[in-house]
Amino acid sequence: MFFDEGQRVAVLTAQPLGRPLDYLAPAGGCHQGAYVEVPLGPRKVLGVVWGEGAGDFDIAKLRAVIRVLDAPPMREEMQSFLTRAADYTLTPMPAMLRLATRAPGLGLPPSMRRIYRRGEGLPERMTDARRRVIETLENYGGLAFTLKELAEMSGVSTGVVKGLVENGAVREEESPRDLPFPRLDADHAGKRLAEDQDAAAARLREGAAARRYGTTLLRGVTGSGKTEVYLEAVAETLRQGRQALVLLPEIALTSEFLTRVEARFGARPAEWHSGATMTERRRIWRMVAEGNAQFVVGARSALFLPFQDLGLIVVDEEHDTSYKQEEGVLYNARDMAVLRASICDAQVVLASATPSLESWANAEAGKYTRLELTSRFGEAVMPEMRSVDMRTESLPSNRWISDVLQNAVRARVERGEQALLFLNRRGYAPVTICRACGHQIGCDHCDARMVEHRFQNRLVCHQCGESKAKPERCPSCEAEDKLAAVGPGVERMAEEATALFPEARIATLSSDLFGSARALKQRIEEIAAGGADVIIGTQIVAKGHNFPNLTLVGVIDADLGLQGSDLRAAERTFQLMRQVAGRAGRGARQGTAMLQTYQPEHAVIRAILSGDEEAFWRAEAAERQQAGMPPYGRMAGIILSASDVQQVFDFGSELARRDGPLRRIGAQVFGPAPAPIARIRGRHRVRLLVKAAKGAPLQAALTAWLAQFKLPGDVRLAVDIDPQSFF
DNA sequence: AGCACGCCGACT
DNA sequence: GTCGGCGTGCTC
Repeated sequence: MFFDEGQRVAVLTAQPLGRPLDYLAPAGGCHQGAYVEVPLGPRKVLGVVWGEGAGDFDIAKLRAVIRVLDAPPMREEMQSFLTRAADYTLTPMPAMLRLATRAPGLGLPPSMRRIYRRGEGLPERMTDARRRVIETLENYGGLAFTLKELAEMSGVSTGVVKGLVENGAVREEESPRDLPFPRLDADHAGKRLAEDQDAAAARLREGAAARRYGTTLLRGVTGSGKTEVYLEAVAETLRQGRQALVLLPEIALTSEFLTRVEARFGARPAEWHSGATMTERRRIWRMVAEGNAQFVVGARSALFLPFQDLGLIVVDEEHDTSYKQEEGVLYNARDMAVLRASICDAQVVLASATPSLESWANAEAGKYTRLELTSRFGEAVMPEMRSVDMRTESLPSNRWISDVLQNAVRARVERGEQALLFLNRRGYAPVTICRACGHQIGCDHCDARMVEHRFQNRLVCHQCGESKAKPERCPSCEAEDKLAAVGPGVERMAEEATALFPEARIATLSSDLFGSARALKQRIEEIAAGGADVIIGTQIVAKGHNFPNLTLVGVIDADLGLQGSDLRAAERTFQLMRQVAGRAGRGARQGTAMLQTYQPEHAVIRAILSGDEEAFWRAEAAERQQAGMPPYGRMAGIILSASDVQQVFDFGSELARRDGPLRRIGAQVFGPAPAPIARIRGRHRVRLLVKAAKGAPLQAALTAWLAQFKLPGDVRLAVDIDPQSFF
């Protein structure tokens, strides 16, 4: 739709106003979706022409749009994606718009950068390296690249390119525009796939070629070659001339992935993540909008990039809880991917070795197509799994590695193989307790207990990051030398392992022991190359790394996460352990997984040991269905926070009391109760839970319910649709 | 979100 | 009298 100068237009800004405001179209008019600058009070702000003006504001008071920005306009499809995502998550539109414009310095004139293209003639002195540079440029006929890109693509140092500039064979130019990404070649190096991989790839290719919406749950155990299979769907999408997006849960892990993409397509995709610089983001944003980035790999926020013709979204490790944003706009990237794809006729591939119960149920219900990769890649076989009954192991109270596990580790070390000890607890000890009075040292700002980190010689709060020195005397009873470390953390495991296996090289992998993702990645590569005999790690080791020489995995405390009231804990434990266990024997040798547990008869432990995932899911699904819990019922969390405890609880009680609109749809309110994290940075948090039947109009009822209230004092309210935990 | 307005207490 | 605390309300 086009608006002539002086017509009323509605402009949505990122200011928290709740709805678009009317303006007059500027000289020269503007299109719907145009990015514009508008006056708002004394300020100038960025906005998007959302449509026709509402017409309910005195025309004499209307102000005009200042200017239309030199940026590709927002597509109607993005408008409806943002609107529908806002409706689903009950997020105000301005906050949604912020997600879609979180990049780009749109108002700024395009920045200059130095680019390199083919010049004239050949250098007097020709070398292999120089020839490769010239070949790269000629292969991409006329395209120009940055110094770093050109050097990397040609496999030379940047000096070689500079040398070619001096003798004129390569030309250096200032380019006013952000550069297109190198084209990817769908047929560059099609991999030989195993039979079942090939069949799955063919199904995905069919989907991509159909150019319609569809979701496929691609299930494959670790090492089954899921990535290779869905990259074939990417290839077909590129052949169709459409764009592809792969979402990954943890950006630290993309480097290995990028190498694989490059091997398959001959060039790297665009990388979108929180660590990217403003310039990079801006470039990606623009190139995605112009269709000059065919393939984007990124974190969940990449879902809000302005794709021109998005044909495929892959959500890798779809069960990963980090897809659910827990701050700011609360959305689940997996669900939003499905929504976005359904709007733009794209395919979704949800890939996982251990799908979430939601996705499993959707596949069972026939909403998703299900594809299974059963055989493991190459010669590898599933590990042998066994439990170690800790009730019959008489370990001293400060020791955690059973004799059985010890012997198994020792055997691997002697054979020159690797063993992994898994414990999902960072630090030295999770609790510091006074043996005189029983006082546990807590954080001053949160309600969490402080965790001892002996490595840094400090107590650290894992909630807010606050740290302090370990006190000499108990802060409660003043007793000296009575503070004791209770329970195991990875640092303590490392201490025990060093004592038990003095001859072994021990490596500890925990996210807080590394300053950067790069340092962590480098260490992981060293270890994979044989740089350690015993690896001790938290869940960062469970995220898709490949240690070819690893033949034993020991789960120190398989019960962690089984107990507690969170229904999803069982699901998470199952996924986590299966994934860790899947690590063993990824090379040709058969591996062993040992689970230390105090409840070997627990259904989850038995399911893991038997490897019968279907049985686990069916049992879990039946239980949830019985209780009307997700995915067989709907839930929403209401998080209230304020600096005053009494005020936040009082307001929570008032919400619970006046629940008419909820009762009308048969929904129930629970709470208020202290939120899972009851205090963050001095603010007290309280949570209510709303539970409704699957088909109930939950969002509409919540809106009507909350509209009755005005927030008192500094109370803030956030709605969390489909919360991760619901107790 | 900003930013003005305005209504109260405390000071030169 | 005048300065400045931050509660309330508006921005097309």
